[in-house]
Amino acid sequence: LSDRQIVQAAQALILEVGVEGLTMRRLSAELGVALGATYHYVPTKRALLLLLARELYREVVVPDKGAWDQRVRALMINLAHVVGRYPGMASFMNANLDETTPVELNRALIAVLQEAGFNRRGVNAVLSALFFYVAGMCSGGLNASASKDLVGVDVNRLFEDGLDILIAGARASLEENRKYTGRRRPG
Amino acid sequence: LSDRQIVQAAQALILEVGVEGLTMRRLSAELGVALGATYHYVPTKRALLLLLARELYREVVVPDKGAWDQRVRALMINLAHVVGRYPGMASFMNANLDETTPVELNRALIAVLQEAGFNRRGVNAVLSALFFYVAGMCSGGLNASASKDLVGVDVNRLFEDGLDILIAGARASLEENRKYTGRRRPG
DNA sequence: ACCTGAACACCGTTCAAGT
DNA sequence: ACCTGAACACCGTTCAAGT
Repeated sequence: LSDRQIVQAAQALILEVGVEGLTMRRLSAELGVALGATYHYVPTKRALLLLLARELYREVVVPDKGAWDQRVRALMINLAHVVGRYPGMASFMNANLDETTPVELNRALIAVLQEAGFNRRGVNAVLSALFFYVAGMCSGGLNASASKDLVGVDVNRLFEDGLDILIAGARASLEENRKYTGRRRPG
Repeated sequence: LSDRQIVQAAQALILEVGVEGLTMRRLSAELGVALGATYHYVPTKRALLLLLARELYREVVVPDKGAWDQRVRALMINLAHVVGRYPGMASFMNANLDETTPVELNRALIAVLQEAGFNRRGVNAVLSALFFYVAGMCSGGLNASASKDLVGVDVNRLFEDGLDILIAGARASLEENRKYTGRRRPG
């Protein structure tokens, strides 16, 4: 029994029954081991989920070519697909943002946005808008059968449309809004 | 013992200990009643939370004056404040979007966006972007002590900045993106 | 060190029994 | 009809006891 086995079994279990259905007992059963054994490797269920989250983020591809908006777009779509595969994971990550922030992805995006011309305030605003949008979409939207007002809508297209609007906003702010670019003037 | 009493007690409890800490037993204790009595009025904990969510949405003020972007902005900020008061509520609503969609607010926003010139695809895109952004922000961001990269940031300003960028994107799409406005051309 | 399995303190939900 | 409280089937977590 090893850390890697536990992570793998937990991932398989989440794919089957979601984070909601993942249970320390079920996980132990899946591993063919007593409950206490699992706790010998993982201090807590929460810690296990945090570990899985970090593992997931490492799967996300960070593009290094193309214009800043295309890079941002590609990264967020990839992120959504990676996280969206595991039902309930986005909800968990969203509710535990403090310990779940993808430091590496963040750094990469910050660099791209700074290079594009955003100041610190702009970077923070665009970043939070992007992450919260993707998090929200993954938690509730991408797997939902779609609400009544959205019947017959392709959820994937909807996701990309929203993302495009968000990025268009970033582009527009870069051109016309001093608050988010260059230096702020006093007063 | 009445429905209203239960809703009120549940709200008070959530303000104190969050949705996570809201328990059918604690709720019954707060009401000074046995566990079974609560279940006589509320079929399930989930149903109770759905009821609370609908109750919350009724508090949101729908502005009826001003430009479309200002109206959208005001409504979403108001929504965030109403929902953000109750810790864990946004997470629940986000994870249960199907039964939790604020039909009235949706209708109001759809009308505003249509009047502004968006077609159905555009309305859906803007709407989902707005709701998911606000949901994400309420679930994870507004109450969080802020992540490492965002230290010293005013969360309220961050929220409004992101919202402004999103709305700027909607404005830009309205002017320059055929996909979201007017009629689509074939091919 | 690694593993077992009983035990503890909780849950949500149900239900016979009382008034 | 309204309410009680025990009971059921689960949780996460702990821990003495075994090897």
